[in-house]
Amino acid sequence: MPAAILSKDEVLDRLLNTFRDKGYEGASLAELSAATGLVKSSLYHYFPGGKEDMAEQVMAHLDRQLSTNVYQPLRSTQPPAKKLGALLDAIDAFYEGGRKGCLFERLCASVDRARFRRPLRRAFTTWMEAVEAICLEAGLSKSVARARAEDFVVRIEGALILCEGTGDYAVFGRTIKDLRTSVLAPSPHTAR
Amino acid sequence: MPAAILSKDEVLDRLLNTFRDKGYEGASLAELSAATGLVKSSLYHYFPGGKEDMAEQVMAHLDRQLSTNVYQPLRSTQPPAKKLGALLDAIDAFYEGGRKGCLFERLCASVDRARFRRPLRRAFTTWMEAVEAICLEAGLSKSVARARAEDFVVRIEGALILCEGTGDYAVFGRTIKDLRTSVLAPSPHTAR
DNA sequence: GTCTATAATAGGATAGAC
DNA sequence: GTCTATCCTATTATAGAC
Repeated sequence: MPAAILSKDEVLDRLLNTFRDKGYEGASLAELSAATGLVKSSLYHYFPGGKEDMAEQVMAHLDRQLSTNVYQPLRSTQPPAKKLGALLDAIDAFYEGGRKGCLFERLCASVDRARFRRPLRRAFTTWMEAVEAICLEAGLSKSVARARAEDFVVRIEGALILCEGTGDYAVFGRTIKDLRTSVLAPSPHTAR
Repeated sequence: MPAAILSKDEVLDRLLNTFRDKGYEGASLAELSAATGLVKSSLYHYFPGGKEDMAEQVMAHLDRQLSTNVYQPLRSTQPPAKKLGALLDAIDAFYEGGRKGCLFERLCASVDRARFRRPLRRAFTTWMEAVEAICLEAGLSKSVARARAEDFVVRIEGALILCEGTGDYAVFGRTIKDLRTSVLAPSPHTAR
């Protein structure tokens, strides 16, 4: 098989997809190799530390992608409601309506979760800070904004679990839909 | 090593703990063996189908435990608010305030999730039906009760993920606390 | 930077004695 | 029902040619 020559970013994209699909321990080097079109020893060229190294670099890669494509655009001067909508759209697209898994969740659930704690913490914090900032812009108090941001991430992650377990992907859609209106609602607010 | 002789239920408890801690692919037969004090071939006596069989029987075991200790007591004549409180207490205890993982989540995240779909669906459905029943008793409409029940499970699962990923177990406590008041609130309701 | 080849180990699973 | 011993394959990882 004449190996396609991929850029590092493309390799990282393929690895990201494989980890999201199979999980950390579930993704074998054979599968990661097949996904990238690189034989195992070629993978070790990019990732001398093996699978752990791959996971770490993939997290950093995703962090860069999210920063550029999702978080930076939220620094615009649009009204908070528009930003929230854009964020939820991006999330819905990234998880394909609940059909694709979350890298962070896979690593949280892995045996080696302690090794990934620092970047995981960073990833979740960045995510929550983005939501919190929108809430603050919308005039919510600091404490409410924090609580809403945490709940936001909690619900996205939880919805993804339920989708995978039950095969009922509508759960994700309902969660997204609810977040669209509940996140920026005045506090105390009306819901459901 | 003079093997301790455990009852089947005790064996299932140990396996449950190991799967919750390590995940499905993360739990090797060697670890499952160590956790039960049974050598591999003894495990195959109880579980001819190997690891998959173990996971299935452990799910059935947990289903029985939950049915007896959690769901049946909810069929009492206590007021719904009391039942909700009892359910949340049981959940908080079972997950040790976010420090212990969820078997269902581990299996949802496993490569073989499709194999476990039926029992997973059943487990989540049973859980949601219990919450829904409480909501209905409290006078909420069918549609609101359903939505609240789904959101309940979504948030518990999501909170567990965040706890594991960040090491910040307070997330679980905050989620439980919020659910105590929000689940049975009249619709449209006041929150945060 | 990609490959072939190979090593070393861990993983799941089975046979058969007691 | 539990054990010892063994098997086979998959998995991770490395050496070294091109």
